Amino acid sequence: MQLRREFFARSVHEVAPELIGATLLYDGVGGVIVEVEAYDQDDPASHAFRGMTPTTVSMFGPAGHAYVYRSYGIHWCLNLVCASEGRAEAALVRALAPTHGLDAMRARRGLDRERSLCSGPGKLCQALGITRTSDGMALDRPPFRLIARESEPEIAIGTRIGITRAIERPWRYGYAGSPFLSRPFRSLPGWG
DNA sequence: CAGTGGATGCTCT
DNA sequence: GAGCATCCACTGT
Repeated sequence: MQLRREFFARSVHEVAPELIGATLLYDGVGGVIVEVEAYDQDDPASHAFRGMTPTTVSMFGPAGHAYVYRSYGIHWCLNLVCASEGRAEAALVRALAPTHGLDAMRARRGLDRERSLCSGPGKLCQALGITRTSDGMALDRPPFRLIARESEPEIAIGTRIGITRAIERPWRYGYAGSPFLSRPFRSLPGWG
């Protein structure tokens, strides 16, 4: 079942945990989403916090599209834009369990262990071939494909990684027990 | 394993 | 000029 635009036209705080277990493909390459983080407009850690700039336009909508940004001058990171136009909310995809196109991923990443192919936001964009040209693309049309999960996994919750502001907000969601996370969640699901 | 530092490009002050 | 929603290689236990 394809995830349609309506799925994303809600609060990122509802959408983000529901993305865990969905399958993300780009040109047929990808896997199961096992880790995401939520960012909203009133969030000092969000790119949208200071208002729209030329590089953050796609984060301001419409929902159901990609927001891709360059990180630390080197990496690309993929967000799935949520909420409705005018509001800027997005889920950062931080890790996948690789299922489709393993050879293509290994070729792009170099000879890498399966566990390391997509275990980080920069890694998965490299593995899937996502760059600035993917920014603003609709998520329900090629080359993107998003398939809804068929059952609800156990969700781990924790604090977000790599930020310096609003570090206490528990807006990181993971597939509990997955070996493909960018970093483990702390002990029991519920806090991190 | 844990901790550190460099690469690198763009935005904002 | 500072600061990043990162990753990797390298060090030291």
